[in-house]
Amino acid sequence: MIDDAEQRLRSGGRRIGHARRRVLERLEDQTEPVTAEVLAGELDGVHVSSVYRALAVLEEIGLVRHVHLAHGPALYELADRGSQVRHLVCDGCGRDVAVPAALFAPLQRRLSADYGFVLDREHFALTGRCLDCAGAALESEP
Amino acid sequence: MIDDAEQRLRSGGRRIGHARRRVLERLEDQTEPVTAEVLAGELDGVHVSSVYRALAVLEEIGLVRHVHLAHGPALYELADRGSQVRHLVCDGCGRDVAVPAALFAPLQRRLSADYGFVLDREHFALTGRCLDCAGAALESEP
DNA sequence: TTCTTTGCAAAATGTTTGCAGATAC
DNA sequence: GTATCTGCAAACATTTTGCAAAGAA
Repeated sequence: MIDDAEQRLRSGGRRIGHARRRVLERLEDQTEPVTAEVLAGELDGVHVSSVYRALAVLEEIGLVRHVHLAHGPALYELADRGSQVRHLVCDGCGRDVAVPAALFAPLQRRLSADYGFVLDREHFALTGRCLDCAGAALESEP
Repeated sequence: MIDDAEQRLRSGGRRIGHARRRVLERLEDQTEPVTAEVLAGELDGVHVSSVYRALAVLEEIGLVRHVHLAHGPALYELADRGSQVRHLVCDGCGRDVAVPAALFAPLQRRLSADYGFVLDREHFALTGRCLDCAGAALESEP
């Protein structure tokens, strides 16, 4: 993975310094997406701004992606992670409901076929209300 | 609408000053969601921070909502606006593809029935790639 | 040796907050 | 008259940028 990154970077006239290397290594250990801030905090001696710059190039070459779960800072993860599950965030209590990404496949096909749009299912969170918080809403529009 | 707002506000021990009134009036004229910054710019004599505060209470009482189309500032609109159309934003060129919101109904039903989650279809944009920008992506995963 | 990457400080962006004065009722 | 709303300035959170020094090839 680091070797892969190194190769991709080199072929674009780029190099791999310790910020990029350590960010990648850290993301490999990560099962959940993390903020740049957290990465910087954990990577002693790597400045936040370098983390942001590292993440930006790694994203550019397709190794990393970022997602937005609800508001707040962006979360970063390896691009090949977590595509089986989709997060739904409750506006009421913040609860994160994970659902199979497969549920989105029909919609995705439809958008692609009829509207020429290839949906990135993961970039932005889907928000709404979980059952507990939806009480009032369900009553007002049954 | 202003009267409705006034009533809702009063019943919560709140009042309606010129910031709230003018923000509401402006949103009524608006067919597309706008940023707080733009609202403040157009409402001469209403400070940005007052616009944010006005939007916050109006959102709290359910008259206004905000959405996030791609990155950048939040966009505000009247809560009863624009539910027929859903925006898909292209990561490549920024193009905004509008599709019928009805496409999302089956998914919405499924999430509600099987996962107890009432989806807010509009809060966050859906991103992806439009046909023109998806060229490479389509070739690498056909 | 040359061009890239990094650290640091500072700026930019979008939004929130504290406080004192203006305003609604 | 009293509590709420507003303007202003300042803080805040997140991300970006300029520049000089450090590092990769």
